[in-house]
Amino acid sequence: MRYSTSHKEETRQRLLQSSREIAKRGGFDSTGVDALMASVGLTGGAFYGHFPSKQALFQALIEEEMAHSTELLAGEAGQDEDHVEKCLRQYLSHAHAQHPESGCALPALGAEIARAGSEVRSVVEQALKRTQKSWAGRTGDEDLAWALLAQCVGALVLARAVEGERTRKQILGSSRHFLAQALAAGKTARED
Amino acid sequence: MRYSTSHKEETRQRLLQSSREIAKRGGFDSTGVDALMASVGLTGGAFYGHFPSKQALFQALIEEEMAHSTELLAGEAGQDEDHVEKCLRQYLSHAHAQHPESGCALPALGAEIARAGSEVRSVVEQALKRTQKSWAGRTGDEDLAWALLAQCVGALVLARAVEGERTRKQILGSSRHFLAQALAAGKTARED
DNA sequence: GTCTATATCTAGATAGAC
DNA sequence: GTCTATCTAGATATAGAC
Repeated sequence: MRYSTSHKEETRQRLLQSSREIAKRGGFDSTGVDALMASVGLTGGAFYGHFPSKQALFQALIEEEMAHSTELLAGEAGQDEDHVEKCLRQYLSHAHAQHPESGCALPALGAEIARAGSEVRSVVEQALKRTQKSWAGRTGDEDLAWALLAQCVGALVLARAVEGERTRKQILGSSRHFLAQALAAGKTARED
Repeated sequence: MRYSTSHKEETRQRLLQSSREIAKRGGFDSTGVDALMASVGLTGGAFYGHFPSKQALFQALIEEEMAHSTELLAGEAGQDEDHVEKCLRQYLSHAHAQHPESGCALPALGAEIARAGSEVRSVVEQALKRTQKSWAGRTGDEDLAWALLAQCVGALVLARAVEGERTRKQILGSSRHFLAQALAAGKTARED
Protein backbone atom coordinates (compact mmCIF):
# COMPACT_ATOMS: atom_id res chain seq x y z
CA MET A 1 0.00 0.00 0.00
CA ARG A 2 1.56 3.26 -1.11
CA TYR A 3 -0.61 5.31 1.22
CA SER A 4 -1.05 5.03 4.97
CA THR A 5 -4.33 3.60 6.22
CA SER A 6 -5.37 6.97 7.55
CA HIS A 7 -4.50 8.84 4.38
CA LYS A 8 -7.86 8.35 2.67
CA GLU A 9 -9.78 9.53 5.69
CA GLU A 10 -7.49 12.53 6.04
CA THR A 11 -7.95 13.45 2.41
CA ARG A 12 -11.70 13.08 2.76
CA GLN A 13 -11.70 15.37 5.75
CA ARG A 14 -9.58 17.99 4.04
CA LEU A 15 -11.86 17.84 0.99
CA LEU A 16 -14.94 18.15 3.15
CA GLN A 17 -13.54 21.07 5.10
CA SER A 18 -12.41 22.89 1.99
CA SER A 19 -15.69 22.20 0.16
CA ARG A 20 -17.71 23.60 3.04
CA GLU A 21 -15.89 26.90 2.83
CA ILE A 22 -16.00 27.13 -0.95
CA ALA A 23 -19.69 26.22 -1.12
CA LYS A 24 -20.67 28.77 1.50
CA ARG A 25 -18.75 31.46 -0.31
CA GLY A 26 -19.59 30.74 -3.94
CA GLY A 27 -22.54 28.37 -3.86
CA PHE A 28 -22.45 24.60 -4.23
CA ASP A 29 -24.03 24.10 -7.64
CA SER A 30 -21.88 26.74 -9.23
CA THR A 31 -18.60 25.19 -8.12
CA GLY A 32 -17.15 22.32 -10.13
CA VAL A 33 -15.63 19.11 -8.84
CA ASP A 34 -12.30 20.09 -10.41
CA ALA A 35 -12.18 23.30 -8.40
CA LEU A 36 -13.07 21.51 -5.17
CA MET A 37 -10.32 18.95 -5.69
CA ALA A 38 -7.81 21.57 -6.77
CA SER A 39 -8.40 23.32 -3.45
CA VAL A 40 -6.86 20.31 -1.70
CA GLY A 41 -4.14 19.86 -4.29
CA LEU A 42 -5.71 16.99 -6.22
CA THR A 43 -7.28 16.52 -9.64
CA GLY A 44 -10.92 15.99 -10.48
CA GLY A 45 -10.69 12.29 -11.16
CA ALA A 46 -9.65 11.53 -7.59
CA PHE A 47 -12.95 12.86 -6.27
CA TYR A 48 -14.84 9.67 -7.02
CA GLY A 49 -12.57 7.67 -4.78
CA HIS A 50 -14.16 9.58 -1.91
CA PHE A 51 -17.72 10.28 -2.92
CA PRO A 52 -19.93 8.50 -5.45
CA SER A 53 -21.35 11.77 -6.75
CA LYS A 54 -21.28 15.49 -6.24
CA GLN A 55 -24.68 15.30 -4.55
CA ALA A 56 -23.29 12.83 -2.01
CA LEU A 57 -20.69 15.42 -1.10
CA PHE A 58 -23.43 18.00 -0.65
CA GLN A 59 -25.23 15.72 1.77
CA ALA A 60 -22.08 15.01 3.78
CA LEU A 61 -21.20 18.69 3.76
CA ILE A 62 -24.60 19.78 5.06
CA GLU A 63 -24.48 17.11 7.76
CA GLU A 64 -21.15 18.46 9.01
CA GLU A 65 -22.33 22.04 8.77
CA MET A 66 -25.48 21.41 10.75
CA ALA A 67 -23.70 19.31 13.36
CA HIS A 68 -21.16 22.07 13.84
CA SER A 69 -23.74 24.87 14.04
CA THR A 70 -25.94 22.89 16.39
CA GLU A 71 -23.03 22.24 18.71
CA LEU A 72 -22.32 25.96 18.89
CA LEU A 73 -25.93 27.14 19.15
CA ALA A 74 -27.65 24.48 21.22
CA GLY A 75 -24.69 24.38 23.58
CA GLU A 76 -24.48 22.15 26.60
CA ALA A 77 -27.01 21.20 29.21
CA GLY A 78 -26.98 23.46 32.22
CA GLN A 79 -26.38 26.67 30.29
CA ASP A 80 -28.96 29.39 30.72
CA GLU A 81 -30.39 32.26 28.78
CA ASP A 82 -27.07 34.08 28.72
CA HIS A 83 -25.80 31.49 26.31
CA VAL A 84 -28.61 32.35 23.90
CA GLU A 85 -27.79 36.03 24.11
CA LYS A 86 -24.16 35.31 23.42
CA CYS A 87 -25.10 33.23 20.37
CA LEU A 88 -27.26 36.03 19.02
CA ARG A 89 -24.49 38.59 19.36
CA GLN A 90 -22.02 36.41 17.53
CA TYR A 91 -24.44 35.26 14.85
CA LEU A 92 -25.57 38.81 14.15
CA SER A 93 -22.04 40.19 14.01
CA HIS A 94 -20.48 42.11 11.17
CA ALA A 95 -17.72 39.51 10.98
CA HIS A 96 -20.26 36.77 10.35
CA ALA A 97 -21.91 38.75 7.57
CA GLN A 98 -18.57 39.38 5.90
CA HIS A 99 -17.25 35.84 6.15
CA PRO A 100 -19.81 33.38 4.85
CA GLU A 101 -17.07 30.78 4.34
CA SER A 102 -16.64 30.32 8.07
CA GLY A 103 -20.25 31.02 9.05
CA CYS A 104 -23.58 29.26 9.27
CA ALA A 105 -24.67 27.27 6.22
CA LEU A 106 -28.29 28.38 6.27
CA PRO A 107 -28.01 31.96 5.02
CA ALA A 108 -25.54 30.87 2.36
CA LEU A 109 -27.02 27.56 1.24
CA GLY A 110 -30.64 27.74 2.43
CA ALA A 111 -32.08 27.98 -1.06
CA GLU A 112 -29.95 25.12 -2.33
CA ILE A 113 -31.00 23.02 0.66
CA ALA A 114 -34.64 23.78 -0.17
CA ARG A 115 -34.05 22.34 -3.64
CA ALA A 116 -32.18 19.29 -2.36
CA GLY A 117 -33.58 15.84 -1.63
CA SER A 118 -35.60 14.89 1.41
CA GLU A 119 -32.60 13.31 3.14
CA VAL A 120 -30.72 16.59 3.20
CA ARG A 121 -33.77 18.48 4.39
CA SER A 122 -34.39 15.94 7.15
CA VAL A 123 -30.88 16.43 8.45
CA VAL A 124 -31.43 20.18 8.50
CA GLU A 125 -34.78 19.79 10.20
CA GLN A 126 -33.45 17.61 13.02
CA ALA A 127 -30.56 19.96 13.64
CA LEU A 128 -32.81 23.01 13.73
CA LYS A 129 -35.23 21.32 16.08
CA ARG A 130 -32.43 20.51 18.47
CA THR A 131 -31.34 24.13 18.70
CA GLN A 132 -34.93 25.30 18.91
CA LYS A 133 -35.67 22.92 21.80
CA SER A 134 -32.53 24.01 23.57
CA TRP A 135 -33.40 27.67 23.23
CA ALA A 136 -37.02 27.06 24.14
CA GLY A 137 -35.88 25.47 27.37
CA ARG A 138 -33.64 28.40 28.20
CA THR A 139 -36.08 31.16 27.31
CA GLY A 140 -39.27 29.41 28.32
CA ASP A 141 -40.92 30.22 25.00
CA GLU A 142 -41.29 27.75 22.11
CA ASP A 143 -42.34 30.37 19.60
CA LEU A 144 -39.60 32.76 20.61
CA ALA A 145 -37.02 30.05 20.04
CA TRP A 146 -38.12 29.56 16.41
CA ALA A 147 -38.40 33.30 15.91
CA LEU A 148 -34.85 33.89 17.13
CA LEU A 149 -33.54 31.35 14.64
CA ALA A 150 -35.51 32.84 11.78
CA GLN A 151 -34.42 36.35 12.69
CA CYS A 152 -30.77 35.31 12.71
CA VAL A 153 -30.89 33.66 9.31
CA GLY A 154 -32.95 36.43 7.72
CA ALA A 155 -30.77 39.22 9.05
CA LEU A 156 -27.68 37.54 7.61
CA VAL A 157 -29.33 37.06 4.22
CA LEU A 158 -30.36 40.72 4.11
CA ALA A 159 -27.06 42.02 5.43
CA ARG A 160 -25.20 40.17 2.71
CA ALA A 161 -27.63 41.20 -0.02
CA VAL A 162 -27.20 44.95 0.41
CA GLU A 163 -24.39 47.00 -1.06
CA GLY A 164 -23.73 49.63 1.56
CA GLU A 165 -21.69 48.98 4.64
CA ARG A 166 -23.85 51.30 6.71
CA THR A 167 -27.08 49.57 5.78
CA ARG A 168 -25.48 46.21 6.51
CA LYS A 169 -24.54 47.34 9.99
CA GLN A 170 -27.97 48.86 10.49
CA ILE A 171 -29.73 45.60 9.67
CA LEU A 172 -27.55 43.60 12.03
CA GLY A 173 -27.74 46.20 14.79
CA SER A 174 -31.51 46.48 14.53
CA SER A 175 -31.92 42.74 14.76
CA ARG A 176 -29.63 42.53 17.77
CA HIS A 177 -31.44 45.36 19.48
CA PHE A 178 -34.87 43.97 18.70
CA LEU A 179 -34.05 40.49 19.95
CA ALA A 180 -32.40 41.80 23.10
CA GLN A 181 -35.63 43.64 23.88
CA ALA A 182 -37.72 40.56 23.18
CA LEU A 183 -35.58 38.44 25.48
CA ALA A 184 -35.73 41.05 28.22
CA ALA A 185 -39.51 41.28 27.90
CA GLY A 186 -39.83 37.51 28.15
CA LYS A 187 -37.60 37.46 31.22
CA THR A 188 -39.69 40.13 32.93
CA ALA A 189 -42.92 38.28 32.14
CA ARG A 190 -41.62 35.07 33.67
CA GLU A 191 -40.41 36.79 36.80
CA ASP A 192 -43.86 38.22 37.48
CA MET B 1 -40.63 44.47 -40.74
CA ARG B 2 -41.93 40.95 -40.16
CA TYR B 3 -42.80 41.64 -36.54
CA SER B 4 -44.97 44.35 -35.02
CA THR B 5 -43.23 47.21 -33.27
CA SER B 6 -44.47 46.01 -29.92
CA HIS B 7 -43.48 42.41 -30.47
CA LYS B 8 -39.94 42.73 -29.13
CA GLU B 9 -41.10 44.44 -25.96
CA GLU B 10 -43.81 41.82 -25.46
CA THR B 11 -41.32 39.00 -25.88
CA ARG B 12 -38.95 40.67 -23.45
CA GLN B 13 -41.72 40.98 -20.88
CA ARG B 14 -42.78 37.36 -21.31
CA LEU B 15 -39.16 36.25 -20.97
CA LEU B 16 -38.67 38.38 -17.88
CA GLN B 17 -41.84 37.13 -16.26
CA SER B 18 -41.06 33.51 -17.01
CA SER B 19 -37.43 33.84 -15.90
CA ARG B 20 -38.46 35.34 -12.61
CA GLU B 21 -40.58 32.31 -11.80
CA ILE B 22 -38.01 29.78 -12.97
CA ALA B 23 -35.15 31.46 -11.13
CA LYS B 24 -37.07 31.66 -7.87
CA ARG B 25 -37.97 27.99 -8.11
CA GLY B 26 -34.75 26.45 -9.36
CA GLY B 27 -32.09 29.10 -8.84
CA PHE B 28 -30.72 31.49 -11.44
CA ASP B 29 -27.20 30.16 -11.96
CA SER B 30 -28.39 26.61 -12.31
CA THR B 31 -30.84 27.39 -15.09
CA GLY B 32 -29.53 27.69 -18.62
CA VAL B 33 -30.38 30.29 -21.23
CA ASP B 34 -31.83 27.57 -23.44
CA ALA B 35 -34.29 26.54 -20.75
CA LEU B 36 -35.33 30.12 -20.08
CA MET B 37 -35.98 30.73 -23.78
CA ALA B 38 -37.76 27.41 -24.22
CA SER B 39 -40.17 28.47 -21.48
CA VAL B 40 -41.42 31.23 -23.79
CA GLY B 41 -41.32 29.04 -26.88
CA LEU B 42 -38.06 30.31 -28.33
CA THR B 43 -34.55 28.97 -28.82
CA GLY B 44 -31.38 29.96 -27.03
CA GLY B 45 -29.93 32.07 -29.81
CA ALA B 46 -32.81 34.53 -29.66
CA PHE B 47 -31.92 35.45 -26.09
CA TYR B 48 -29.17 37.84 -27.11
CA GLY B 49 -31.56 39.96 -29.11
CA HIS B 50 -33.06 40.93 -25.74
CA PHE B 51 -30.22 40.92 -23.26
CA PRO B 52 -26.47 41.28 -23.82
CA SER B 53 -25.67 38.58 -21.27
CA LYS B 54 -27.25 36.27 -18.76
CA GLN B 55 -26.08 38.54 -15.96
CA ALA B 56 -27.94 41.46 -17.54
CA LEU B 57 -31.11 39.39 -17.31
CA PHE B 58 -30.41 38.73 -13.65
CA GLN B 59 -30.11 42.43 -13.00
CA ALA B 60 -33.36 43.24 -14.84
CA LEU B 61 -35.09 40.36 -13.11
CA ILE B 62 -34.04 41.48 -9.63
CA GLU B 63 -35.10 45.05 -10.41
CA GLU B 64 -38.58 43.86 -11.34
CA GLU B 65 -38.76 41.56 -8.34
CA MET B 66 -37.78 44.24 -5.88
CA ALA B 67 -40.07 46.82 -7.45
CA HIS B 68 -42.97 44.40 -7.20
CA SER B 69 -42.25 43.36 -3.63
CA THR B 70 -41.73 46.94 -2.52
CA GLU B 71 -45.03 47.96 -4.03
CA LEU B 72 -46.79 45.24 -2.06
CA LEU B 73 -44.93 45.70 1.21
CA ALA B 74 -44.32 49.44 1.44
CA GLY B 75 -47.86 50.08 0.28
CA GLU B 76 -49.33 53.52 -0.17
CA ALA B 77 -49.09 56.65 1.89
CA GLY B 78 -51.83 56.98 4.44
CA GLN B 79 -51.98 53.31 5.35
CA ASP B 80 -51.39 52.49 9.00
CA GLU B 81 -50.01 49.66 11.09
CA ASP B 82 -52.77 47.31 9.98
CA HIS B 83 -51.17 47.19 6.57
CA VAL B 84 -47.93 45.93 8.10
CA GLU B 85 -49.80 43.21 9.99
CA LYS B 86 -51.54 42.15 6.81
CA CYS B 87 -48.21 41.95 4.99
CA LEU B 88 -46.73 39.79 7.74
CA ARG B 89 -49.63 37.35 7.64
CA GLN B 90 -49.36 36.94 3.89
CA TYR B 91 -45.58 36.78 3.79
CA LEU B 92 -45.46 34.19 6.56
CA SER B 93 -48.16 32.03 5.01
CA HIS B 94 -47.87 28.37 4.12
CA ALA B 95 -48.80 29.21 0.53
CA HIS B 96 -45.82 31.53 0.26
CA ALA B 97 -43.46 28.88 1.59
CA GLN B 98 -44.76 26.33 -0.88
CA HIS B 99 -44.72 28.56 -3.93
CA PRO B 100 -41.35 30.26 -4.28
CA GLU B 101 -42.02 30.92 -7.95
CA SER B 102 -44.68 33.48 -7.14
CA GLY B 103 -43.16 34.74 -3.90
CA CYS B 104 -40.52 37.15 -2.70
CA ALA B 105 -37.12 36.96 -4.37
CA LEU B 106 -35.06 37.35 -1.21
CA PRO B 107 -35.54 33.95 0.43
CA ALA B 108 -35.06 32.24 -2.94
CA LEU B 109 -32.27 34.32 -4.45
CA GLY B 110 -30.71 36.07 -1.47
CA ALA B 111 -27.47 34.13 -1.64
CA GLU B 112 -27.14 34.67 -5.38
CA ILE B 113 -27.79 38.38 -4.88
CA ALA B 114 -25.04 38.45 -2.27
CA ARG B 115 -22.63 37.07 -4.87
CA ALA B 116 -23.80 39.44 -7.61
CA GLY B 117 -22.27 42.77 -8.56
CA SER B 118 -22.67 46.02 -6.68
CA GLU B 119 -25.34 47.30 -9.07
CA VAL B 120 -27.66 44.46 -8.23
CA ARG B 121 -27.04 44.83 -4.52
CA SER B 122 -27.66 48.58 -4.71
CA VAL B 123 -31.05 47.96 -6.28
CA VAL B 124 -31.90 45.53 -3.50
CA GLU B 125 -30.69 47.93 -0.85
CA GLN B 126 -32.77 50.85 -2.10
CA ALA B 127 -35.87 48.69 -2.31
CA LEU B 128 -35.38 47.29 1.19
CA LYS B 129 -34.81 50.74 2.63
CA ARG B 130 -38.04 51.96 1.11
CA THR B 131 -40.06 49.22 2.75
CA GLN B 132 -38.15 49.66 6.00
CA LYS B 133 -38.86 53.39 6.07
CA SER B 134 -42.51 52.79 5.30
CA TRP B 135 -42.84 50.26 8.10
CA ALA B 136 -40.81 52.42 10.49
CA GLY B 137 -43.28 55.25 9.91
CA ARG B 138 -46.24 53.01 10.59
CA THR B 139 -44.87 51.27 13.65
CA GLY B 140 -42.85 54.17 15.04
CA ASP B 141 -39.78 51.99 15.45
CA GLU B 142 -36.83 51.99 13.04
CA ASP B 143 -35.25 48.86 14.48
CA LEU B 144 -38.51 46.97 14.55
CA ALA B 145 -38.99 47.69 10.86
CA TRP B 146 -35.68 46.07 9.93
CA ALA B 147 -36.32 43.21 12.32
CA LEU B 148 -39.70 42.47 10.77
CA LEU B 149 -38.11 42.26 7.33
CA ALA B 150 -35.32 40.00 8.53
CA GLN B 151 -37.75 37.76 10.39
CA CYS B 152 -39.90 37.36 7.29
CA VAL B 153 -37.02 36.39 5.04
CA GLY B 154 -35.44 34.07 7.60
CA ALA B 155 -38.66 32.27 8.41
CA LEU B 156 -39.25 31.56 4.72
CA VAL B 157 -35.71 30.26 4.26
CA LEU B 158 -36.07 27.93 7.24
CA ALA B 159 -39.59 26.82 6.34
CA ARG B 160 -38.41 25.81 2.89
CA ALA B 161 -35.27 24.10 4.16
CA VAL B 162 -37.02 21.61 6.43
CA GLU B 163 -38.55 18.34 5.30
CA GLY B 164 -41.59 17.94 7.52
CA GLU B 165 -44.82 19.75 6.89
CA ARG B 166 -45.48 20.11 10.60
CA THR B 167 -42.17 21.74 11.31
CA ARG B 168 -42.67 24.06 8.35
CA LYS B 169 -46.00 25.22 9.77
CA GLN B 170 -44.50 25.54 13.23
CA ILE B 171 -41.77 27.86 12.02
CA LEU B 172 -44.20 30.08 10.15
CA GLY B 173 -46.73 30.07 12.97
CA SER B 174 -44.13 30.89 15.60
CA SER B 175 -42.84 33.81 13.57
CA ARG B 176 -46.35 35.15 13.02
CA HIS B 177 -47.16 34.83 16.70
CA PHE B 178 -43.91 36.39 17.83
CA LEU B 179 -44.18 39.36 15.49
CA ALA B 180 -47.83 39.96 16.40
CA GLN B 181 -46.76 40.17 20.03
CA ALA B 182 -43.91 42.53 19.22
CA LEU B 183 -46.23 44.83 17.28
CA ALA B 184 -48.79 44.80 20.08
CA ALA B 185 -46.10 45.61 22.65
CA GLY B 186 -44.88 48.52 20.56
CA LYS B 187 -48.40 49.82 20.17
CA THR B 188 -48.99 49.72 23.92
CA ALA B 189 -45.70 51.49 24.60
CA ARG B 190 -46.59 54.32 22.23
CA GLU B 191 -50.06 54.73 23.71
CA ASP B 192 -48.65 55.25 27.20
C1' DG C 1 -5.31 6.74 -3.97
C1' DT C 2 -4.40 9.60 -7.54
C1' DC C 3 -3.13 10.47 -12.14
C1' DT C 4 -4.20 11.40 -17.18
C1' DA C 5 -7.23 10.84 -20.75
C1' DT C 6 -11.56 10.68 -22.32
C1' DA C 7 -16.65 10.23 -22.96
C1' DT C 8 -20.73 12.82 -22.83
C1' DC C 9 -23.24 16.61 -21.91
C1' DT C 10 -24.43 21.33 -21.18
C1' DA C 11 -23.13 25.94 -20.44
C1' DG C 12 -22.85 31.04 -22.41
C1' DA C 13 -22.17 33.36 -26.42
C1' DT C 14 -21.59 34.47 -31.62
C1' DA C 15 -22.42 34.23 -36.86
C1' DG C 16 -25.04 34.14 -40.62
C1' DA C 17 -29.32 32.50 -42.96
C1' DC C 18 -34.07 33.83 -43.33
C1' DG D 1 -36.59 38.79 -34.29
C1' DT D 2 -35.64 34.21 -34.40
C1' DC D 3 -33.59 30.21 -36.34
C1' DT D 4 -29.73 26.76 -36.80
C1' DA D 5 -25.11 25.82 -36.44
C1' DT D 6 -21.06 26.37 -34.12
C1' DC D 7 -17.29 27.96 -30.96
C1' DT D 8 -15.12 27.52 -26.58
C1' DA D 9 -15.31 26.35 -22.12
C1' DG D 10 -16.87 24.01 -18.39
C1' DA D 11 -19.52 20.38 -16.18
C1' DT D 12 -20.05 15.25 -14.11
C1' DA D 13 -18.46 10.98 -14.44
C1' DT D 14 -15.63 6.82 -16.01
C1' DA D 15 -11.42 3.90 -17.50
C1' DG D 16 -7.12 2.38 -17.12
C1' DA D 17 -2.14 3.41 -16.04
C1' DC D 18 0.85 3.83 -12.09
